[in-house]
Amino acid sequence: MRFRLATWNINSVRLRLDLVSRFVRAHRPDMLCLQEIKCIEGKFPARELGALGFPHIAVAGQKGYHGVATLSRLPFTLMERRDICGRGHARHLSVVLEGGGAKPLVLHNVYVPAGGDIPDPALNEKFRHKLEFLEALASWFGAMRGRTKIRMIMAGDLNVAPLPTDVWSHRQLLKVVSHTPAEVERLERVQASHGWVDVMRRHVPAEKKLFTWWSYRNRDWRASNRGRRLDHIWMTPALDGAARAMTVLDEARDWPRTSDHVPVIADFVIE
DNA sequence: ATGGCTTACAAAGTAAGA
Repeated sequence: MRFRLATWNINSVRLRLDLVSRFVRAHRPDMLCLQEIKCIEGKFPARELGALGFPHIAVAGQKGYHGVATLSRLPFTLMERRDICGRGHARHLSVVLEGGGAKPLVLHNVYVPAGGDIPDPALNEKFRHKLEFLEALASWFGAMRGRTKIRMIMAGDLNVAPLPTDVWSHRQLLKVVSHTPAEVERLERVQASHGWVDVMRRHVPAEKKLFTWWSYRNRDWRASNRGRRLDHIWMTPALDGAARAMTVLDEARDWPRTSDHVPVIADFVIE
């Protein structure tokens, strides 16, 4: 089985239907994970997105905020919409692909809470939620750890830039939510909980800067390049070696009225 | 220097993103 997977925090799917269309026509992903769709399921533009070549669509929506959707050319069955941390947010959705005799493949689409401004769980409930969310992910995947043959991919906006080269200035961002030691440590625990492999860093060495998000407030995002790598694609060890290529589509940051995140694309060949 | 921007919404100013 070979397929192209993409993940994109779209920051309102209804406002950017034309950009999703542009992306899909140019890059032809077989599966597309969207985050921050910012609408309830009933307002999700399933007909328009289906017409782009995605007969299989799963949506976990919420009014005004958050929300994730997985679109696919390949058939899948919805596995779970998990309310991680029990706050009623739409931040996770998983599907199972049963492609052509191959062993099942689980695809998780995740949107980790941003965490607010103040990086102190005692003063900031949103930061507390973010840390709890990451801890809950680690416990959940840790509980599946014995199932070493399970084939899973996780894609989404994890809202943490773990490596020093995942931010424009490691020193200046140590106290900025997304790159604080508390978050990085929690994210590392999620990764270790199931031996998750960082697909993007399999293709770009850790010494090299790699970003997927640039603030709307930078007048010239490319010139200042104050980016962060907040979006990720991970795979379980059973899939290591299956990701043959990876692209961060930074040119999408220049598209008209685009998201502040850009798509991340990975090509898989699974025996 | 985090905020100069951008989004949704019981539509003018809030809350949220990160």
